[in-house]
Amino acid sequence: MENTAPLKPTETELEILQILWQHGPSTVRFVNEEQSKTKETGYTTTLKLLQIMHEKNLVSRDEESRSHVYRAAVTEEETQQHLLGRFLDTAFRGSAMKLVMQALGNHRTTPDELNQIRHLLKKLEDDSSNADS
Amino acid sequence: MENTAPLKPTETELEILQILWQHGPSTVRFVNEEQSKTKETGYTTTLKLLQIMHEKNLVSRDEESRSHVYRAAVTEEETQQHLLGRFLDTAFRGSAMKLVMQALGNHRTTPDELNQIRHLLKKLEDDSSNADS
DNA sequence: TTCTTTTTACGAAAAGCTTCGTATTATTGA
DNA sequence: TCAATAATACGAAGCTTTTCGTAAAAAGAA
Repeated sequence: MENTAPLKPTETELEILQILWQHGPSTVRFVNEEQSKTKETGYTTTLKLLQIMHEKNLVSRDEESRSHVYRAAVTEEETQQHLLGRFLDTAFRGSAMKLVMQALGNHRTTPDELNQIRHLLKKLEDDSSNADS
Repeated sequence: MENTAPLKPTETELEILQILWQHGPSTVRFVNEEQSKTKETGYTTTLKLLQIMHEKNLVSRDEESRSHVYRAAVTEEETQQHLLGRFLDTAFRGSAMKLVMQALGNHRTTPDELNQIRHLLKKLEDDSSNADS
């Protein structure tokens, strides 16, 4: 076996994963068009990236039809979780608190979202009160 | 003028900034020793990095004494804020909510910290109720 | 079939980041 | 003064990531 994905996508790889997560399995053509919406990108550039990501097991592909169809091989959540961990360490020296405070303080959050967070807080509190059960 | 810092430190530059933020103005020697605690690093490697960072205006330096003393030219908060913004976009497609939820959900947070966040939430709520004043 | 278009494969250039070797300059102390 | 030590400056090698050119294969249209 040499199967497990590295789960440490580069910036550009992440952009592509976002497209796949958002739109589901896609052809190179489609991914390239999406990419080009934000930044002029050559077709073979996108192709190459997807091929590399395939080698790394970040995506899988269906070669049935002529135009291969690529799909994310890692989930958005697990990737975010992993990136978040790294980011927390490098940028916030591990303090989830500081990160949360800054994120809440400096980015528009709707009242509804604040409520969701409030619920989560309550849940966390409940969990911790009957900790080692 | 061509003065303003780029504020987009690389991974290694960020490590060095962390050391400067944590310990204040430091010599190359000191920074190198700190760095070496986590990862064997050549002296000239650290030196070169600091010189590059100086050119980029990420750090300033005092050349009075023989051993130059470097100090961070950007604050920890503004840098974190900037990095957070980027990270939010690339990893969480802009949803501060999702990021906060994941950060709270997956990293041990003490009851006291939860309280602090609760206070912040209350403050945010108050602010939004008398919005455009 | 034959020409055109679309796609994949692949190698290598381009760009950015990190590391290191070497030269030079300054400092110290015997 | 002179050797040994410690610092800076600088270029370039080594890596990783990204971009692109070109060739070959496949599909479709005339």
